[in-house]
Amino acid sequence: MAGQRKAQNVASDAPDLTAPRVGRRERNKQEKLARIVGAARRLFSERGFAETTTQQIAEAADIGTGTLFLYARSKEDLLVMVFSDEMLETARTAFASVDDAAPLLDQLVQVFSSMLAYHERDPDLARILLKEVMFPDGVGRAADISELLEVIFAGLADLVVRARDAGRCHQDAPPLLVAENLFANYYMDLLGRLGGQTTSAQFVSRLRQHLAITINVPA
Amino acid sequence: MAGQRKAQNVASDAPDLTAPRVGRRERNKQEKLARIVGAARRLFSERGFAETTTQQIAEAADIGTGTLFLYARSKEDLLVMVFSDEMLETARTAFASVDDAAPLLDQLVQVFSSMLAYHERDPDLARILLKEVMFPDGVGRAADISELLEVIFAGLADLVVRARDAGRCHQDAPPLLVAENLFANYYMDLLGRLGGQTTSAQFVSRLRQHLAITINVPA
DNA sequence: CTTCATTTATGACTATAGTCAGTTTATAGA
DNA sequence: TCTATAAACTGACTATAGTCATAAATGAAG
Repeated sequence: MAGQRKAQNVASDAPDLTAPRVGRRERNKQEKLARIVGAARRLFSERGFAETTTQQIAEAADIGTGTLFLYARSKEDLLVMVFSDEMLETARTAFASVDDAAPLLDQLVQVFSSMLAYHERDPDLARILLKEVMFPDGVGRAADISELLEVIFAGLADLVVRARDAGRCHQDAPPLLVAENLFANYYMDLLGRLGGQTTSAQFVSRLRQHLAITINVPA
Repeated sequence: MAGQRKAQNVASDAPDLTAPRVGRRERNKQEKLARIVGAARRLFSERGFAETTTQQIAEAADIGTGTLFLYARSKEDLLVMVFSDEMLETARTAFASVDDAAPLLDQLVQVFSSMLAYHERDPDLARILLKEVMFPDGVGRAADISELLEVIFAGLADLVVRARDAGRCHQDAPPLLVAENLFANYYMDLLGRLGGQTTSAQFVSRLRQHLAITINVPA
């Protein structure tokens, strides 16, 4: 009967800083998810969305083809999973770096231009992303997306309120509705830009005019 | 000089009412196209877009599966081919039946409500249609779509100009830019409605408020 | 350590959009 | 009419997203 069981000390498992609650199972899942997202990001960026197959992603992530769909409902889901964090961060940064003293119209153009800059790094991918953001098929994606939209709407509404408080804005409609109106215009102008119908300069020019109409100031 | 060239008379082939220029080939093509569009309309309406296969459409139109793609680049193209005429007609009718004496805001809400009514007959189909209208993949679809958008923009701009001339509008920005702004708001509100995030009444209420901001009047 | 239930992984498989090499059909010219 | 050329048609085929029955891994309880 093997006498020495010292190595099996029961008490030694408690004080784990990094993952006190999670077992191997959870750790494996997280790691696999990370590998999947990493592989998808790399392949989508390198080859494009249509040119990347789910098989390739699965292989790059070193998992079976069926496993991929335990982590993402669809190929499009994967795209949103990969880039929604970046978009959210881009939006937050854009709002954080606004010049407080500038006219509202300039602030808005600045914010939206920052967002455009992000999308222009890969217009094709951005187009598909925009499509998925506004046309979420499953309910699962709604979470990521609504967080993004809420951040944008809240940021815009905040800019409007602050401009109004400082007497720099004469648009007295409810701020959230104004924010939605502004975003609708940004979205359409962005679509025109990513569709290749306008240049970057034309985008800014048109956007500025559209936003000016909404906040009721001269362009 | 007018000798008898009777039999070989050049003019004798001209008076064909239905198809003076077209041979059997062209007629066959037109007929086939009509069968395809008819079959697609029926199947898409009856079973939905995703539930209809291109094979079923080909079979219903009594053509080979490959032939279908000589007439439409893709399944999505087919959807646009089927419904773009109806959408155009809906838009034209909506503008034609506007009450000339009503306030601009009411006119706009009336026009957009008519368009919503069309889409509400089949929200699922409408969603996919909207997606294809704003995200045309091939260049071929651009023709149908840009005609639709031009009609809408022109109609909106016209309403704005007439209201302005009658002293009923104090939005003095370029009419086309105002039209684009108005449409952007309609589009986003429509998306919310078709996505099931608002009721029909909420759609109208929100739309009215968004449009009011753009044309700078009280809601 | 040994069940045993539950969660997770897998790849062969299915369904279907879209392609293409080969065939048929229409038209123009002799 | 017959023939040659071009246009249109076809369905077997390919590529790939997503499913599902089966298998492996995990952890809890004895």
